[in-house]
Amino acid sequence: MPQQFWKPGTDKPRILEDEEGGVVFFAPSLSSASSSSSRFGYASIGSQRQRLPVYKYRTAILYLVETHATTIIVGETGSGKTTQIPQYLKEAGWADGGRVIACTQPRRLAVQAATMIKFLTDGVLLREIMDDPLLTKYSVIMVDEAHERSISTDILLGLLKKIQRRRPELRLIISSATIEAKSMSDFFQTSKKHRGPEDHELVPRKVPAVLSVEGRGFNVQIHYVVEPVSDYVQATVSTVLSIHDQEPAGDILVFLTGQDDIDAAIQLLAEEAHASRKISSGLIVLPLYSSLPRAEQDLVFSPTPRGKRKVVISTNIAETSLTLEGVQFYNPISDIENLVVAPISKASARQRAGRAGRVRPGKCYRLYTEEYFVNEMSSVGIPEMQRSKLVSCVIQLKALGIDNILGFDWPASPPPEAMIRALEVLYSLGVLDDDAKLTSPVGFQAAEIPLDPMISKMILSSNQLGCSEEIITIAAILSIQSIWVSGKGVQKELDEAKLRFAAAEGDHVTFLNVYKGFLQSGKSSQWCHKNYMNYQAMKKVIEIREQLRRTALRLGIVLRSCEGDILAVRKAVTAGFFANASRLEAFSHNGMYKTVRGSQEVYIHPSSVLFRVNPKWVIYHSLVSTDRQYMRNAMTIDPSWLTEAAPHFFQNLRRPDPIAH
DNA sequence: GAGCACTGC
Repeated sequence: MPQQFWKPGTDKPRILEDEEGGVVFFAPSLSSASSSSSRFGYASIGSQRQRLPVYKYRTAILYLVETHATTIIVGETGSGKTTQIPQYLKEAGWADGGRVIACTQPRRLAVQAATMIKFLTDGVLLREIMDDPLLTKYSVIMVDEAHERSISTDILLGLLKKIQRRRPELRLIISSATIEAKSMSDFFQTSKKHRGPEDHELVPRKVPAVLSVEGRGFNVQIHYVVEPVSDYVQATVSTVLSIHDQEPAGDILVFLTGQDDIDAAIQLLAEEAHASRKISSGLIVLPLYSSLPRAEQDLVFSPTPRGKRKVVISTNIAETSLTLEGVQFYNPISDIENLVVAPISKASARQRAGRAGRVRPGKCYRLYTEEYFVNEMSSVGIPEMQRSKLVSCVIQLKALGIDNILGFDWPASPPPEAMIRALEVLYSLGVLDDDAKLTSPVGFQAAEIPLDPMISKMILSSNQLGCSEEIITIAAILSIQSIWVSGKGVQKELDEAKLRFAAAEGDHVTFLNVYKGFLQSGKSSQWCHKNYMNYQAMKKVIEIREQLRRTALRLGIVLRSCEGDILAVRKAVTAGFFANASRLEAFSHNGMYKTVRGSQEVYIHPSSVLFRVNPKWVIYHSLVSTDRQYMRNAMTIDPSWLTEAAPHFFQNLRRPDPIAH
């Protein structure tokens, strides 16, 4: 048994047992916090740590972790739980004897490592399960931000529940927002079989404990509009101006759907502020979205000069990915799903409101009615598992030896159709065999590559075709958002820059030209600037490429350049993406294509070098749905390559007839 | 003539 923090005979923290399902709540009291610090000799630890809200729950957390297999910590961000709880566990002995405490996050984080405490992403821990199925080196695993419900988090939760049955000494801490706590608790509570001896004093209780930890957040006053607004960009601008006119100092954070709305709002704000001279000065308006160049993004972090008010108009990037300390007012609208504007969830609205109360009390202006919030908005967002492609998820579970994927104990079951679709894709790629088992070697190799299986297949095929260096470059570029700077204002220049690199074969080959140019420039940021390329993105490409190179070497792929034999490159791309083929409709005047697989109406995306070129046959990397279905990143092919790459796949389709044109 | 955000040995 691990060395224990709480011992019988010492004071128990004040715990209130809940009658329903044994969920435990803790009533915080300052006296218990101060006594615990002196009792265990941590009084000398910097008072900064003690000032964090989570500090007064230290004893309770350690007690619950010791006595429960799973502890669910409920609390909004800002409590200090991410950095502090692993420290408390370490101090209490959970990292003794060579054991390690893990803390996972859905995204990469700033805090990277501490002795015997490992901060990592959910995805990386999943990969570790492949080598060490029971995660034996860990004594405690804390899954942070579990309420975000990314696919990786959900798989991880399902697997951890399984691992726990085999390792009763393993402790889990699930950190979640209030709204998800009940479902997390239910998930870990139901154990279909293997009910251990509950009463044995050395065995932790199976029923999860739920501990509510207050954040450092200040009160945020919520305002709703009385009547629904018809033009939310206009309403946004009016609200910002009236806040500026009537409220005391404090910055404003506005959430809008995307770059278009943000640019429109900024322009309108400038016009209206100018028109009313009284308030034309004093506003610093800044956009914020991911494709914005880094230097411009960083502007939002610069301190607001005295007498000024900063207005940050953002996408949902400001909801989870970064924190703006000075924000006091905020204004939420809508989120995007499948790039269609849709209402956000209540949970998301709360998260956004919380952004206004980080350093002092704030106000939140919701540009929808309270009635709409209460009755129309769903309480939580749909977990990614239930709305996304599952190919990567399926291949990972297969690699972990979990064959009955539909029967897996998920926190949220994925839709069976999506699962079946994923199985079909993997089968057609030759990653799964007739029995839905990973094939050897392709399936096992593809599972080792941390990318979409179609990309993995492309990389594996490049080995035989002798163009692995080129394909790895393409894979790296396809896995980032965009290598170009974001348009608007420089559209013409951007288009011209693209033409300098454009290849008749399409975007994939264009990427190779760009990468070559970047290398020849000595990876110069000035060169990027001159060519309307995003330097940060190119640096990221180099990084990912290096990682893929190492993976490829480990898989025994010979790194070789095809020295300009573009045919080999195109065939390798086809080997991975044959299922994404489409054909230009005969006599189409508007560039309409039909997909080979589903006869779906699609168009080449305007960002593609093949836009308006409209070659007869293309394969695309992905489809994006806005007003039309657009093919992003398209490449010309010879249709005979399709049947060559995947004869069985095209045999079963109704008259794909690729040869006939 | 389009453009929400993440991640992955």
